Amino acid sequence: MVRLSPDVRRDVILDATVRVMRRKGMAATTVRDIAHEMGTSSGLIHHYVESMDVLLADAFERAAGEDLQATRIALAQVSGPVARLRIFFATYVRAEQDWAFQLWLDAWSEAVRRPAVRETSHRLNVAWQQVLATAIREGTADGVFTCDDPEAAAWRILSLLDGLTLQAVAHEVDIDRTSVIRWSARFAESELGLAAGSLSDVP
Amino acid sequence: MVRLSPDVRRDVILDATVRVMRRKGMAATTVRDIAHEMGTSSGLIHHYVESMDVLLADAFERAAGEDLQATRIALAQVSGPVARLRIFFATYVRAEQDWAFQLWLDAWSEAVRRPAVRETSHRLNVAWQQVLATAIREGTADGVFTCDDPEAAAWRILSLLDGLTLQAVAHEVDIDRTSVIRWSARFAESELGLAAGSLSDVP
DNA sequence: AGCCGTGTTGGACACTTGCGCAATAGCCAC
DNA sequence: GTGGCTATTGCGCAAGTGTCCAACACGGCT
Repeated sequence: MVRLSPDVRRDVILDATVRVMRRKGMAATTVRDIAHEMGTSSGLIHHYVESMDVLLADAFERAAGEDLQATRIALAQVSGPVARLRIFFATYVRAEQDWAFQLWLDAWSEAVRRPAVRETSHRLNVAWQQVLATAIREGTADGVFTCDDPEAAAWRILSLLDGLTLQAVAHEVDIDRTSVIRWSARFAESELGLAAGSLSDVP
Repeated sequence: MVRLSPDVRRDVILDATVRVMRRKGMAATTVRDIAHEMGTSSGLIHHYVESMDVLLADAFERAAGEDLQATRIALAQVSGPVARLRIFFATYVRAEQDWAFQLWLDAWSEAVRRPAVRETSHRLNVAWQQVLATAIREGTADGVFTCDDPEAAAWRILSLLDGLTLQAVAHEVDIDRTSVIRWSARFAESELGLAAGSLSDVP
């Protein structure tokens, strides 16, 4: 029986939840699983968490938020709208590898039944869209891109990316990750008034 | 207490399961729900079905198959590639309204863990893609469309459609169903070498 | 009309889930 | 040391699940 401070314990709970979620999926994660993962009793979890609903949402937020942050940092390290978009596509697909995108599939599926999950996945989806929209806006300001509605264009590009990745992850055939990037990049070229290949050609 | 022959009863059970699934989603469908939907006892279901697992898989196959068939029939009733594609977009989004698309979200999410669901969702996804690919091939044969690779173009259009619908269904904000159709149609125009508005303008 | 095969019942069963609560035990201040 | 605060326990609870089965009742056959 190890006694931890509330802040540390909260962190340990969240970490254990993320680990179980990645292993078993969001829907199959139970309080007892998390307790066993931590090596503690299940009652402890409810002492810190108001409900299973928000715990799953918070854990998803941590898992997905890390990927988002990683992409933001990667984007900040390059200059120029075109180079930045290239990085976006590369890190998006890379970030989603393994179980990461699976969590998104779980979240979208669970959204109807769990209000907290729904709120979180919505907020994070908008955050991803905003990363893209900001990059597009900078490109139009520089005169490199031509785009009437960066917000809408960002939704479309992101949706194509999600739809293609979905097939690649859920079915693992017909569409491979290289195609996901190339096809999405080509779509972005037409959305942003770029010459064919300026985004999609491998350097 | 209506007495039915085994074959008819099996059909009634499957139909009731589809109805409940469309209303509540795959994960929230229970034996008692289905029994109540049929107006019978719950024990009856297990007299015909070996397990809940395969019942859900079979019901998903029927539900998704019916939507697909409805679209196929709708497409067959109009002539001309452009008109046919317009119908495709309209029925796709209409077919997915309410809880129907939720079934797909559930299926994609469960695909990793349930081989039976994975096989079914994969097969039906390919079937949808083939419906679109066939329509595109006919359009290129007629000289109306210009498209190098109908198979790949079908995947891209379908993926954008799925990605946009996903946002509309899971989050119900930011993107409405009208935008889903218009944006997808515009993407199809650029994929198929059509004039802007020939697919996306409301008649 | 009566009878038997079988479709159907409705509750019992064992199990899982999230959650709450009295009791316990570890750690820090004094 | 020792007292007190509180992190932690571990079980109980109610609600929900899929599964099973002995009893029942309907309908076609003799």
